[in-house]
Amino acid sequence: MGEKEHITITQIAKESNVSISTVSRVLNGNASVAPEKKKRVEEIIQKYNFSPSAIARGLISKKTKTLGVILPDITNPYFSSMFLEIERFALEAGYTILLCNTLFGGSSHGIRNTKEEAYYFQMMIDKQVDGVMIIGGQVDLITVEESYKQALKRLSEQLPVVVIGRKIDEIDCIFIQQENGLGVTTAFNYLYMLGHREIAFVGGQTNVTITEIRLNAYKNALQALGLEVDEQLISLSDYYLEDGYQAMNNLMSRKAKFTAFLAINDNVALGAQRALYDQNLKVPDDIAVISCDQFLTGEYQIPRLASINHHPDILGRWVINTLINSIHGTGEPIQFSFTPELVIRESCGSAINHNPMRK
Amino acid sequence: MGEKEHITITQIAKESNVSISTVSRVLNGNASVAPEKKKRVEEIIQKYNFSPSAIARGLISKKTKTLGVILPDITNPYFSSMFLEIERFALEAGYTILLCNTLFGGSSHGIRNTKEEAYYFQMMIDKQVDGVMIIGGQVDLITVEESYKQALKRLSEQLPVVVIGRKIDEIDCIFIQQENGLGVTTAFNYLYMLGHREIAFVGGQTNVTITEIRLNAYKNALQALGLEVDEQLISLSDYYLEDGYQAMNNLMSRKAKFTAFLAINDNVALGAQRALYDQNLKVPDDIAVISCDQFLTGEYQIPRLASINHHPDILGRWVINTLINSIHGTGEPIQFSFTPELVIRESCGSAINHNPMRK
DNA sequence: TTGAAAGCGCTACCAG
DNA sequence: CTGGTAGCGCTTTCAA
Repeated sequence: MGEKEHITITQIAKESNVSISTVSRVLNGNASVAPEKKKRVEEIIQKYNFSPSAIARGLISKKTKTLGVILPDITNPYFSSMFLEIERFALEAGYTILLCNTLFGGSSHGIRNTKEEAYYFQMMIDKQVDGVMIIGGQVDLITVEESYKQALKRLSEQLPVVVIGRKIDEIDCIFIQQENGLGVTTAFNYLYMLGHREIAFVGGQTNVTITEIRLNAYKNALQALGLEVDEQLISLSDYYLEDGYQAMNNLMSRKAKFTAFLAINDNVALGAQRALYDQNLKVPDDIAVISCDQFLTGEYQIPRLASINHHPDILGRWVINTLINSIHGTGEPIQFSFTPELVIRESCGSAINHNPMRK
Repeated sequence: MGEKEHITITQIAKESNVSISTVSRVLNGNASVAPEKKKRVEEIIQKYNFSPSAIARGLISKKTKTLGVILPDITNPYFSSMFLEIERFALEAGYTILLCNTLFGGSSHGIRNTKEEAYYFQMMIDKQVDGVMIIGGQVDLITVEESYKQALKRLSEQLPVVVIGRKIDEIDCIFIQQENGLGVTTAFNYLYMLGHREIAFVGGQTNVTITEIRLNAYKNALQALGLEVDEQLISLSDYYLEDGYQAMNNLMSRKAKFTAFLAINDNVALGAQRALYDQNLKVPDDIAVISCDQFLTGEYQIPRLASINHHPDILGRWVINTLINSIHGTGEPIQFSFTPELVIRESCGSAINHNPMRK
């Protein structure tokens, strides 16, 4: 299996009767080389299908043309669609991506992270990537461990780092905050406009920035409309299907009264809807739902799932561009801001007439 | 951003008052070093948080402790769950993963591959990964372009390569065939047992191995039961949600008669179901469905989606283990075989009584 | 047990 | 325009 010896520049030089330097020149095409020599060398290169070792180059240039992405779980559609964009743009700029799943907080697979995130940080340093993108994980917690901060600090002292997550002071990374609660506000108001007054909030882990931001937006929206915050209508859990299922069951077991709910994301919405259905409650006729974070399948669910599109693909593009700019030392990081888009679909029902029992 | 100079072994040596060699020895812990020297060096290493350059090491050892994964599209749950397992096991064995999405055949995002797969192969060679896993892509086509074969051949001459896909002769990779049609046969027979006689087949691209294998299994199952193959009941397309939607619409527009269908995977099942629903046909009461390739959400769909679990995670584990063994020259590749598991859920309905109109 | 030195494959600088 | 040479950070002989 592949034990053929690796061709090197030296052998190309020998066979072409030129010096190593000359081969290097035609390889890089920056300095001028006599046409016929150039041609000869190129032929030999062709013949052996030679391609210079990125390792050796990296040793000199200190550039590996490789970027690291560290995220919790690529099976999560939010991350995978972001990743896809990241990789596309990286490729365009000539970079390859080293991907690490930390499985941080990964309740979905029953498997847990065996390594600290710091382990992955070190890995990136060792492999000498040109920059790192950190997408969620512990950085998204409200309270971050000191050891994590230290590790992140160390990483950012060695390499350009872009983080999607909460800003941590005194660490020299570029932080991109992906969420401002605006989407939730919009969704809430839409449900309100349809006539809903008892609106629950379902899913999301406590102590996670994104949960807290969305939850706050929900509470603020209530208060802005002069409604009370009813803790009975809030059922947190986590971000996956089973979490939505469970959270909704909890909500129901409290005998809480509600005619609609916001779900932290599509997974949770789906799971929660399933729990409702198992109790013979139908969406949207009995209960309406809008998901706060759209995945890819909403358009084809039954009922079609209303949601907020946070454009993870655009965010991905933003992240990779920011990182590459930062590597090239081009320009200042610009604050990312975009408008989450409310996508109205069947699951939020229409006003009143769907369900005459609603007041 | 991160412009701190990189500590090298030389500086550690200097500051510890020992030679580079000695530092190298304590780093690798293989040769013996005087205890007090060792301690001193270790302290300095600690102090600077020094970690040796994987690049420089790679240049000598010819090992990068990095593996490549080339797959079409990580947003596809089948690939992402496989990838997750691959990465977990790679990590355990000390490897990092370079991930490339070729977007081969990627109808889902409206974006197409801008690079040939051969481009990614070359990338892997340049980056000197220790081995490559190729998961689907052009290798899954019935007819593979000559240029692709050449590229794959070249790759496999340089590195250990494990391919999940159809065996191509005279190429020195390890090929793992993931599909034998057994799952489809089982699913078909189950539908038959429930009383269905007009069973359609929906989704999957023609010219793709997996489609053909499943389609053949379907046809064989029909014939084994003495039923005719009715081409009107076969509606191929692709593997995504919109493809299922479209394929089902095509099927219906033909006025084809059927009481159940097999979908090439969960995406297609979902899309097709949505198309049925849009015509006021309900699953499973009007039409039953089993998906031939389970994703992660089936348990929470409405109705819960019956499917065949092909255990992509186990396959992933298999692939990575095979590759690592091959790198270490340990043992022969073993033929992978496992039993796809029929997961019976609501969408296939129960026998007869659900729908009395069925004969 | 230790240090000096060669060299991995390549780039970059220098002199010619 | 070209070849020789130093050296990137590390491992690995080889002597001492």
